[in-house]
Amino acid sequence: MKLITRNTDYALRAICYIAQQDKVVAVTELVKVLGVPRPFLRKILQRLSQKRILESYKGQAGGFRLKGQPQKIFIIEVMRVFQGEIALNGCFLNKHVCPNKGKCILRKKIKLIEDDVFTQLKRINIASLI
Amino acid sequence: MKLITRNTDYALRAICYIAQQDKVVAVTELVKVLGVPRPFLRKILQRLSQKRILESYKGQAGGFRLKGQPQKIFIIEVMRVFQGEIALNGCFLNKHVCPNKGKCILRKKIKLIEDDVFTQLKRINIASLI
DNA sequence: GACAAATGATACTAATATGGTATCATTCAT
DNA sequence: ATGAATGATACCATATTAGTATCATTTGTC
Repeated sequence: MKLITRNTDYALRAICYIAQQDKVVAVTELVKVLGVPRPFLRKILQRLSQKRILESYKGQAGGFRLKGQPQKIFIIEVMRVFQGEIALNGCFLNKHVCPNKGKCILRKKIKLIEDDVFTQLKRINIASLI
Repeated sequence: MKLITRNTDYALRAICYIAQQDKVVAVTELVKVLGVPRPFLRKILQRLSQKRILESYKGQAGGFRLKGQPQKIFIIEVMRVFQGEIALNGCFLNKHVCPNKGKCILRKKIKLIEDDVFTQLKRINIASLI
């Protein structure tokens, strides 16, 4: 059980690095710094620019730059890009009627934990990681 | 991202049901009640008895019974049986030196969240689910 | 304008974890 | 003895994640 996948992890590292540079950063540079496989990193960066977290510049001297301020980018946004809606919950017994109350109580308790996790994740922005 | 997998979920349901019965419960009965595929449930129950959460009785009129008291079985134990050590954390950049402090701060923050989740999970026992 | 260096788009493959099945051996109440 | 139960174990299926490959498009530089 991972809270953060590799995708997200790499994305966060890249964003942190880019945030610290005051220029457009090319993949080549990021690959050197992060040691992440180039094609994989490219894919990740592309998605980040599709999702408006990064800005991309094509052509020679192109690359990526942060779109907003580091204070305004929260890691939960990045997690959502690569991991979809974050849900620790989810009932497995869809087809059947719940056989005992145990499960529902369980769901309720898990939900409380989930809410806590959310609250904390929502507080962490890129600026706080640098 | 699931906090609880299907395995664990089924296991918890089964344990809750068994806890409420004052007898040895056979798989056949559990299958009827829970609607979980029989061979899969069997495997789950076997592991639970290997891990001393359930007691098993072979032969005719055999089945499973709770080994301890419902108050003393915590869901985190069951999670560990099927999901291994629970860790939301884990650095992905093992081979390389951490390129920036961002990642380490991230790990630290995730660790805090993880600790919270643990604390809450450790409080939930089977008795509280029934 | 040609060219090289960059990203965009997209399809494919590999690895891993989870979910689930199948089968035969062993035990034990009747 | 027999049949109904679990024990052990090997296998298969599916989904998710991780990663690769390839070609198209843009753009700065000569």
